Amino acid sequence: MQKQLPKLIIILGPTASGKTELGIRLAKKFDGEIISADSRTIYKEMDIGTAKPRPNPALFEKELNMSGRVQALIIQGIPHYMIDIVSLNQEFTVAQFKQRAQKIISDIHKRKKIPFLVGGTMLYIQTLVDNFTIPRVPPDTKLRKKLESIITRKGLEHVYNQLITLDPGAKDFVQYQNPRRIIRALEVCIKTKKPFSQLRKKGKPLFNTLQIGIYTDREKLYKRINMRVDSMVDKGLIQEVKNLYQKYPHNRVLANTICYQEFSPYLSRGLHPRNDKGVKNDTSSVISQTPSVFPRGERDDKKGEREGELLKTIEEIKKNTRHYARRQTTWWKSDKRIHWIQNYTQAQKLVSTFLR
RNA sequence: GCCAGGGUAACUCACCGGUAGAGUGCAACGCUGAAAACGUUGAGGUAGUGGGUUCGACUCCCACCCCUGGCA
Repeated sequence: MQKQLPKLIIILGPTASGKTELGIRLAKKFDGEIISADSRTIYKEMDIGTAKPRPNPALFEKELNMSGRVQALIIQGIPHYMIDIVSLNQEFTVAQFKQRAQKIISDIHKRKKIPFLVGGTMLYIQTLVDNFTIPRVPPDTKLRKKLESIITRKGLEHVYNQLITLDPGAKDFVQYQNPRRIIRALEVCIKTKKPFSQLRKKGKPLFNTLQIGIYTDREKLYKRINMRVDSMVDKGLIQEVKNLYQKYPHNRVLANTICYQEFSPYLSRGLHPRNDKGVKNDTSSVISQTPSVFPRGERDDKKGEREGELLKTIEEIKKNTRHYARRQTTWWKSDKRIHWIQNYTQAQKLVSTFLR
């Protein structure tokens, strides 16, 4: 009975593989609208470093409101959802993503358009494809901190054993060395008084999905990644990063996002030339006093030194992006449902047969 | 040419008379309210070359080759 389910087309692929472009092209061709599945372009403030698609002001594109509630960006004439929806100081989770995306998709269906889910955040995509029934336990910061402190006092093993006592089934998917997974699993067990392993289920499929993966060989992809990072710097990445550290000191998302996290030591070192050990925690307050990335009037040797630092930081970004791309590939490798394509024509054929 | 230091895994280096380690890199893998997050695993070296001492040398000695710095 799969055929009676509403259709959802998914465009996925490693970072810098050309998802955005392909998505827009297909959406134009098939009268579609785009839902972004990207855990970082969700945030309003991060633009350059996330390679976020932007409306073109020259074309007078702008935001529009759908049914008074759901917001979309119009980019090249195509509505894009789930971009710029929260601010860096707000919390956002997979569960929220799933809920909102489902609503948007059904709204698109109502208007007889084709929804295209485009993105690279593996969990966000899979949660919709496999209809994960995520246990209804929102993150409890207090509890998490408490568990963290128990870990530092009594060791990981202690907490892990506690989890296995409450939920022996957790052994199958929680590694004993992984504090974050242990904490989450315990959180669910404690709050629901049920084993996490039994709540963590897949529901019946919500959609009839076509998953299209963009295949790029590793070497080419790495080249593209390197080039894209360089072009981000040209577009003003450093200024963007600096502004954000100023506005949101000690922000968790910034500290965990490629292109932003790597600058922390670089920026703090800038103000304390005598202190080689960039103190990560002090970055924010320090940066607020930094007039610019390359203050004028610095002696040439010092300036050269800082340029060296910058180059190192950029290399670090490229490296982390490559690793990320690799993890993405690993995640999707075993999923036989994904159709891997190498060009637009192949994708277009897949879509038209699917929609027939 | 002379003096000094050095040549060990792809890179940076550690060890040192009993046939080699680390970090980084590279590769593989896991994941259900932080996921660009958070974790796990693996493959790589006939120790510059040749000789000597020794039961035994990457480790000590000699020669040669190469690199770095200083002096000419």
